[in-house]
Amino acid sequence: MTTIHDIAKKSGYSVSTVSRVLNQRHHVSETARQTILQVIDELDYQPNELARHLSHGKTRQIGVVIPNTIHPFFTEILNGVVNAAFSTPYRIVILPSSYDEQLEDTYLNQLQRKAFDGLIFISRASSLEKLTRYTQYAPVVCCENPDTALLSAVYCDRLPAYLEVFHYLKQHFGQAIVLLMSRESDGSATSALIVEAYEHVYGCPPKPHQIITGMMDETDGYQVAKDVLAKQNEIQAVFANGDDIASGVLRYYDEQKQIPPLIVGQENQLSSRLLKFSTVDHHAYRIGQEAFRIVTSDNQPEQLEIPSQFIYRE
Amino acid sequence: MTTIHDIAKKSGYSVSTVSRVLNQRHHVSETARQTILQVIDELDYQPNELARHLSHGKTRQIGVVIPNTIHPFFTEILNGVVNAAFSTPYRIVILPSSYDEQLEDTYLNQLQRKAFDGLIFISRASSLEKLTRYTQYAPVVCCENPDTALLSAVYCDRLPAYLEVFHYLKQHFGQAIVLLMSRESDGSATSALIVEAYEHVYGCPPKPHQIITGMMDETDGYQVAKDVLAKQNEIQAVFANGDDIASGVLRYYDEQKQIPPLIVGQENQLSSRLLKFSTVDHHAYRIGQEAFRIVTSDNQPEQLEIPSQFIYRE
DNA sequence: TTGAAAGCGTTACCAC
DNA sequence: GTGGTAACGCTTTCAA
Repeated sequence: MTTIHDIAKKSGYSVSTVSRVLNQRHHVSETARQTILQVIDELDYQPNELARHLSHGKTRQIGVVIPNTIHPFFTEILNGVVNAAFSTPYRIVILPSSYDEQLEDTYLNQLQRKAFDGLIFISRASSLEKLTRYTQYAPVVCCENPDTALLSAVYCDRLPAYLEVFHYLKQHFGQAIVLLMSRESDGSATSALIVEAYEHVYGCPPKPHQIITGMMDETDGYQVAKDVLAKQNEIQAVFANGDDIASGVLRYYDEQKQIPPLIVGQENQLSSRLLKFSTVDHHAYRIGQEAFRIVTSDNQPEQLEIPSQFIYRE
Repeated sequence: MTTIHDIAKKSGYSVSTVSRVLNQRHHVSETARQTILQVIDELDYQPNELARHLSHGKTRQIGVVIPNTIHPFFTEILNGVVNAAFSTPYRIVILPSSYDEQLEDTYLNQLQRKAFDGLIFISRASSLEKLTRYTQYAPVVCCENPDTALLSAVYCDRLPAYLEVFHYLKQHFGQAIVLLMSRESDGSATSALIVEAYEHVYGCPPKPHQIITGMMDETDGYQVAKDVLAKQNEIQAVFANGDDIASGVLRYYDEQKQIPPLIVGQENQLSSRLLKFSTVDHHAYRIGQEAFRIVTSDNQPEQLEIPSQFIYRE
């Protein structure tokens, strides 16, 4: 491998002069510049990034902790991050977590080891308190409401949109509705918020049979329609945790040539636009873009709330 | 920031002994070990990765060049790569390219600068010859048939499956078929291969009106069904460049309550399984896994061909 | 305008 | 067992 020393030796100038040519143009004679550039060209030399980074104490890399790649909310945030990083010198490193706290610990540890200039948690298993603790080493941004935590965050304010949804559903269908969720409300802030919104509108918590968890993709939606929903005639509306899942539900009724319950999805994906059902847009892509901006900005912590949007269709 | 020197000083031992404790356990007394570990704990010390990497001359990072994130074939390969890297010390860096050769050049340049231990090209704008040239710096793997190029590659052998598809289509529908593609056959190896397979089966190239390009997602499929396919009664079958695109086509006919042409998709995604239409599985996920294995292996170049699979449904 | 030398934080070799 | 020290490849300060 050819190094800056080789260039110095062969050009007859010193390492410092070569370095100067490589970086800023100040204080180096045109003759020196030319001969050095010539040698660089001859030897096909490229400065080693690792050494550069070590010297600067920066990696120009941002790690993005992502639990999985099936939930479109997560992948859309990631896409937003990548998009925002595109026109900067930063690179994006994918850190899959499977909601495994130990794994998240190793990533946080790598932050402390200066492997990244910052970390974005799309979602997390670790406590907000722990994430906050690691901000002493480098910026950490999470993608949810940090409440009282002194942690950078960019997240959607889902509550108003959820309230809108439930007002709409209550007015038309009363309590004859079912909620599809990914995780139990005690493990997931989003699920808890949905329950909270329900309670606020209905004045009572949803009955256990109104909540169905473990919904990850379209197949789950299809299956739950077949196994649960279709067997309960009183169900008139479904609030799903994703447009794809909602699509699965609709698909089942369509195949059975039955009239489906009214459905409201989430994420404003292609499927809800095509099938023309109502949805809630949480602006994941935008969240990703902002998360990148914030993680690379100087004033920490910074928090940004983006309102979710109830998109009524039909 | 606390360094190995701080640990050395405070523990009373030398830097080398601390380093030894940090790495292998050989040749260090239990007393030394204990006191040093104690100090490490007290000062909350973590070795700097950058410095480690520089010392080793390795980054433990693999760059993955990906043109875009809308084509499921690409994202599935990426998922496969991430999955395979998961249980290794390597990290995956996303390098978006938009098929921009200049951008690819900067990534190749970063390879030469030792920013990565290897590069995976999911797809590319640069010539195979250029990629091959950069293997002198570090392993490069592409995800297509490299033909004569001395380049590591893992790719699907699409031809046999394509031949099967066309035999099937010819037998049932003759030439009353249309091909949906993403790019023109002169810009895309895949498109060219489809044309080649067609020619082989039919004994003549497809007519211009049989080829429709620019198909990227479900909306495109829907639109082309509406604007083109539905207006040509003679079309009896469609070979699409993706299951989602195929779904879009079907959606239009479904909405119009018309009988759709027979459709064959590609990628074996969720949509073809749900709608139960035939497809061609190119095993993208597996390709990603193998690409990672190869880029981190010692014997370069290595080439691996995975046969595509015609999945007949109905 | 230029160069010597001291970092940056580790690892690894070689004495003792 | 342990410590000194030269790498690793670059940037930056300080003299000249």
